[in-house]
Amino acid sequence: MTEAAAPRKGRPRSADADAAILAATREALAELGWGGVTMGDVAVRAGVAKTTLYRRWPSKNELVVDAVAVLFDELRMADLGSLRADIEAVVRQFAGLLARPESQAALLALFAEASRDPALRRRVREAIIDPQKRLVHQGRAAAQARGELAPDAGPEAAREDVDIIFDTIAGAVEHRMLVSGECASPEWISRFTTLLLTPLTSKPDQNPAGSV
Amino acid sequence: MTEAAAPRKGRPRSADADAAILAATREALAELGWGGVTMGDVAVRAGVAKTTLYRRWPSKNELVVDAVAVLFDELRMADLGSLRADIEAVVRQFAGLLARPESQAALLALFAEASRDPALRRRVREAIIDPQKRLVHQGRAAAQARGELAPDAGPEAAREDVDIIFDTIAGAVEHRMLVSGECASPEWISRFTTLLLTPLTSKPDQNPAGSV
DNA sequence: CTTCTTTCGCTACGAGTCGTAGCGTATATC
DNA sequence: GATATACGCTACGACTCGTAGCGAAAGAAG
Repeated sequence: MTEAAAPRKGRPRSADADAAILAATREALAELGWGGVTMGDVAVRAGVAKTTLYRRWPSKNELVVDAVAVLFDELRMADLGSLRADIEAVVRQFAGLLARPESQAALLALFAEASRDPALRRRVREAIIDPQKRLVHQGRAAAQARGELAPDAGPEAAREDVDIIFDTIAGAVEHRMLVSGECASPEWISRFTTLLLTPLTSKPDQNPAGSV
Repeated sequence: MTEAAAPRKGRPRSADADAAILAATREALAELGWGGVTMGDVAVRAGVAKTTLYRRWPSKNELVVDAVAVLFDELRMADLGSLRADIEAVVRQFAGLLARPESQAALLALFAEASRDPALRRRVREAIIDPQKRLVHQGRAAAQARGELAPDAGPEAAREDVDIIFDTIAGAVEHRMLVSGECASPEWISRFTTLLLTPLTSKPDQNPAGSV
């Protein structure tokens, strides 16, 4: 991510080693979980020396963040022409990501560590949370442009809406797949989208927001 | 939980030690997080020998499950007379639970470990997930009795509804507080409840459920 | 091609933790 | 009192983390 690679003087670091280490980390993560991953094991899997790992990442935490963050780069926001289709697409992509075994143990363990380590938390925020929120923002902007949203949404309300939607979508999918331990079937995605969708497009019976 | 304490022959185990160990575990969890908790440290905090811990719990995982599961016993489902009030109460209770520092690191770490260890997963399910789902079921039954739900909900749809609602409520609150790292303010709870509520009480514009 | 700089693999190390074993002592029931 | 179990204490082997030092390899600069 920080690619300001100023080509220095001596022998450059092997890009192959970087890729091998990250792949080995994900592989070990899928097999053993966060607590089971050891730097020595990752080094053996990647075919490099353990010292090579510590030359690039200061600690196991940082290594795993990088190894996991790559997975989120696949997620895209496509304008499919309707809010419902867009939301279902996002949910489906996210569910597909979480269905991969290397994500299962990695994500929760990463969040768990981040809940304690402020530096790690900031890295997770920058590498994962913020990009995801930008995706939701894109989708919301597209829906707004199509006139599918209530027109009274100011720029401030938009930010809060995105936060709520993001937490709800991500949280529900994560909870179903990682905590309840059940898959997100197409029917579940459809039902969940229906649950989400209506209050965005129609006026709820009572709206007491603002009573803080 | 398994209180079938058949009074055996020799010296009985100290109930005080049990309580002290569990309390010390939660305390250490709040300060150090899952990865920072060590059995030796817990033993010192509780004022017992490390061997005493291993006489009761086979491993750190099991100990932490028991220490954390107690927190969920506080959650109650009160019939407040309206679906909206009931949901807000549940969300508020859950948010209050997750706001406590000993829950923050514990829950995600526990789920993370459970995502890999089947036995631990079963324990989490029995001690935490299932009781929570029963709470949601109670709330749904109360709302149904008050005629606040669409009457076409059969017993099978009810189960799936409860699953979706549970995953959505728990997931959204967890994600906001533990991943996004922001508090669940009263206004956020109100907005989130509004988001949840409408599709439960009114018919969505399109309902393509069943197209599996 | 030569020199220089950096990386690489290897081995070894101190510190810390896990979970277990053995012992003498304390505290209950029979 | 006899017996059986829990308890505190110490020590232990195995494992992991993260670091240090070494010679060798691989590019970059001249």
